[in-house]
Amino acid sequence: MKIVSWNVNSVRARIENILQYIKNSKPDVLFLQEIKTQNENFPSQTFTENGYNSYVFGQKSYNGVAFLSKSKIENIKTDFIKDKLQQSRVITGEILIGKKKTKLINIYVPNGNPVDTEKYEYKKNWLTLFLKRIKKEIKINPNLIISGDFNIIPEEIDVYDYKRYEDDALFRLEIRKKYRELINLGFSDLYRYFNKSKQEYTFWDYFAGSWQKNYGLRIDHFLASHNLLDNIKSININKTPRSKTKPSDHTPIELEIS
DNA sequence: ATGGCTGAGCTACTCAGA
Repeated sequence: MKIVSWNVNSVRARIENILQYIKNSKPDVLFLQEIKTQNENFPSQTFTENGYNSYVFGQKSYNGVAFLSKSKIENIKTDFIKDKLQQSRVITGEILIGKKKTKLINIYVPNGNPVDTEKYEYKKNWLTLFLKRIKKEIKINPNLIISGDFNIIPEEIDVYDYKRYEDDALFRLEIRKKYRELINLGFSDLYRYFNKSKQEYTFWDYFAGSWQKNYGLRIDHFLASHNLLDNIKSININKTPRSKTKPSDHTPIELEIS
């Protein structure tokens, strides 16, 4: 089974790129972030015609997360945490992986820049709330996959020039510590688990030729709880969609699991 | 590089992204 996460930066502006990706890569489940539209304007019909069910937690103009899935996803919920600003940033559901009932948690973490503003406080509080909720969840269900746009650069190796990011909301030590805390609840960062010293990115800015210069960041992640590690086959960052015309600034990260 | 470029909502320009 192929599970993919992709921040598409608007589902409607990206529809042709997404359809092309689906046809080439044939994911079973696709986690989308930053769909930037309300539920009623989500192109569910188009995805149905291409063999996918849509499960959407939208919002006008900003944020928004969704699942696309060839099979049904059970127990869809959009109230995993109580977001203080009521932004659409988490959708959860359940599927069977082998014999394991597995909870899928699709997240779009607040960016948090500029630092030392309300936006930064919102990110910190959001992460604190999310961690508390995961701590509770893993006691109930040992099979969890958390994936999406974390807006966190975990380590120096995960950015083209870490010195430029030392006081950035994506790399500040207290934010990276939250990520470590999350991992320490019983998860593996699957990309880093399989690639101990490889330097690859999932995001490149639109401006200043960042893509051409490979000035990127690794901020989109797959975390799996330890109980699922036996089921993981491979993980891959697929850079092709970022090279296309009118791309998202993020590229998909692909997990094989069975 | 406190900018650069892109998208939504709207139809001039602001807000947000990372």
